[in-house]
Amino acid sequence: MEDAAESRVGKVKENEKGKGVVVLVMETPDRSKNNQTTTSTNKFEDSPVFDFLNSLSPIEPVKPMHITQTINPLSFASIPSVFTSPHVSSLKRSRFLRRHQLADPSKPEFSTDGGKTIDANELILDASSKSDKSHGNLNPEDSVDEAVCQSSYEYSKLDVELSQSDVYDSRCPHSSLTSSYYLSAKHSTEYGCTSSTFAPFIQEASQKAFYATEENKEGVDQIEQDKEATGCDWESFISNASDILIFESPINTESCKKSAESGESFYANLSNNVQNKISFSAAGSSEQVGEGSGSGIEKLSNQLGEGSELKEIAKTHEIVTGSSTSNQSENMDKEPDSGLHRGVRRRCLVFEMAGTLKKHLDENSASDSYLLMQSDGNTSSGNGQLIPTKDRSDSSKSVLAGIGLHLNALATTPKGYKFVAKFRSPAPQEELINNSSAVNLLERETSTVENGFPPVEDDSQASGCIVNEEITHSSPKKKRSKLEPVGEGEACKRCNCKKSKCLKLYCECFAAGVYCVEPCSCMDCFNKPVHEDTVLATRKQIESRNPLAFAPKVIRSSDSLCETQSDSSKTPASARHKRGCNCRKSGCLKKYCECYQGGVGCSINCRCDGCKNVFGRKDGKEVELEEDGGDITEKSMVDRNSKKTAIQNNLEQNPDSALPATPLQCPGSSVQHPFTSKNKPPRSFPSTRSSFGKTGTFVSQPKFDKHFESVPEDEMPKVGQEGSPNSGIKSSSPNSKRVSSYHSGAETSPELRSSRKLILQSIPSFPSLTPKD
DNA sequence: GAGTTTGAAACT
DNA sequence: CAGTTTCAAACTC
Repeated sequence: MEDAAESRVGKVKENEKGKGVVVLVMETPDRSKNNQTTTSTNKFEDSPVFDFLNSLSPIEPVKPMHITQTINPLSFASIPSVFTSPHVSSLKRSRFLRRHQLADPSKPEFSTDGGKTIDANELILDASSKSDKSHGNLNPEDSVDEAVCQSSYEYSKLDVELSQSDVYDSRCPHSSLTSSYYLSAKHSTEYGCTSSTFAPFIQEASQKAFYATEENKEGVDQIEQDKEATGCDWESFISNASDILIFESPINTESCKKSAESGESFYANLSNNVQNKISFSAAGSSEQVGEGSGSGIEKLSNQLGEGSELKEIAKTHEIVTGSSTSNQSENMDKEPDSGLHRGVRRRCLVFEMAGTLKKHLDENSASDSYLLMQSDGNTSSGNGQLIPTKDRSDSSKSVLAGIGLHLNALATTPKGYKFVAKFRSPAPQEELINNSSAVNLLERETSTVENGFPPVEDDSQASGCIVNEEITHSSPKKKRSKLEPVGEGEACKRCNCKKSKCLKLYCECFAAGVYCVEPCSCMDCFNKPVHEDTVLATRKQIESRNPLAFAPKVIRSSDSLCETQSDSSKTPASARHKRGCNCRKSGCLKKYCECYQGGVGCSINCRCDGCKNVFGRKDGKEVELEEDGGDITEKSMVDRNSKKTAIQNNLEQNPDSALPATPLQCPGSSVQHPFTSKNKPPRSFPSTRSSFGKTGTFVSQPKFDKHFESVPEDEMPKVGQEGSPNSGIKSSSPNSKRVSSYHSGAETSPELRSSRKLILQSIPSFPSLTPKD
């Protein structure tokens, strides 16, 4: 361990300039808060490097501004921003997944991976905030070429391995996160792994760190404890990971390492900044690093040949910084490799692209989007997912569609992620992809809100849609996934619209922020990429009427956050339908009832008659359904019983749907309900597994199912919770409809307060978090 | 698969 | 804001 640490330091020194970045990441400023970082950092502190860093830039607390900018609601036309948070969570997970994406050169910067995406956002922020301090921090000089090459090469492999990362999870849940964090910061650089590769880890790590700091004040301590408890040493884990990377990377030269470091550090910084989790503080320094890295990256990219992901990164960076170069985009086009990765990314890319492009690069975006599309290649066309990507030309336009998806995705991702860990063997990538896509989307969303595609309710949706295709490629599962209906939906809800042209909320696809795809049986459908403009315009229109129109219908309150971990015991009961239902005949016991469908209890917002919602009656008692837990009021008890019954019924009807297993639990995630967003249990699930969905495009569902089945409540990602956009919603909703009032008022408070926080929290759900036992 | 029921969305 | 209409999903047969 120590040796490794030293070596790290040594490297850092070597890289002093750009490398500093890495250090920064690790070091995060706020020691008081982040014990973790602090502890880990201590080693470094003594090192000259540390001093160097300090000298570089004044360490200032990172301002929320960054985040704000990125996610800033203001930027978003409507509430969506609020919702983004949940996505974020998804992002975390996605990061792991991202690796694949990274691999794809085709993807344009952001689109590529969640990690990158995030990075891009961050970059943007940084760029804006910083003046230009050190472009040259990174030393492009260092055999960038090699680094680049490696990076590209590695990525492909990394993807695979990363997918395997599940292993980590299995080993030590918490530790994995932390470990990843460290890796990203420290090891990654040393090993010379590409920044992109680590980015995901870094992000997650940062997230974890965040959690640790925020929730677990004892961050580091916990980690160590975890280590002990699980017997897993995160450091070792890291080292292992690094090893893997090393293996993978055929070319490990120091030079490469250096270059890689710069890149990595860059990403790391970004991720950190974005999330804020790590209170970096030294915004300036980090920024500098970022810039430096970016510049370095660009150079590298130039040097590099085609297919290097670095290029992509560089692009993103440029875009952010505004130094964009058309050339890069061109290069991107050339990039041939990693067909697989591309496939995976596709959708995500599109979304991301759209988002990022819109905001940051119009120019580049065109090219980028183009690339993305290509990457998707075949699939893209069919899938259609979400976002209308316009093409290159209008990347900006295309944009956002994805947002809705993102949101949805977020919710799902976590689950998916987990699932992967458990099941991973077969098609880890797929899941990863899903997650990543979701994450990316989220990230993008925050930034892109404009698009208008608001977050989707279902987690499933987003993730599902996006992912599917890829999945299919990768493994049999994929196939299944495709076949399967998508379960969730996000991907495709398989609407049957006949008169609405799929441009109204009646259309589930449209409502979910996704494009209609093959599986859909709609007529005269305008909800397709081809009609992107129309779709976006319509969305705006609808949003103007009701900003929350595309927001998740089910909101989770802060409580739900259970997540954080350990407390699985608490169950979130707080999830509620944002507007409440108006059921009169169904007794809120059928899917006609949105509350029921969402797996949440009715609330005061509901105007239902004869409410018998098993998840909680509007009358009262909130019933915290939580099965787990705890306190159950009389009512709740009653509900429970009824609930069980209901669940059973559902099962009968929809055997496939796992709902029953965890109906309440996390109905939440923002969205997730037992039934999956739409779950259409009957529809999707059943078919999902066995046969397949028409389109085959979406995969996500299956995963979910599994997730539900396999994952215990505790484990369930709480992501959804964070989703609770409600809070935001409430305030925002101009219509003043009942919308989220309910929740927001009562439960939300904490979450709402800081979107950031929410996001972070949500993210965590990683498998790792849950101790394996 | 067709028809009915239901409640959200949209409209007035 | 309330009432009505439209719409498509959910459900039933």
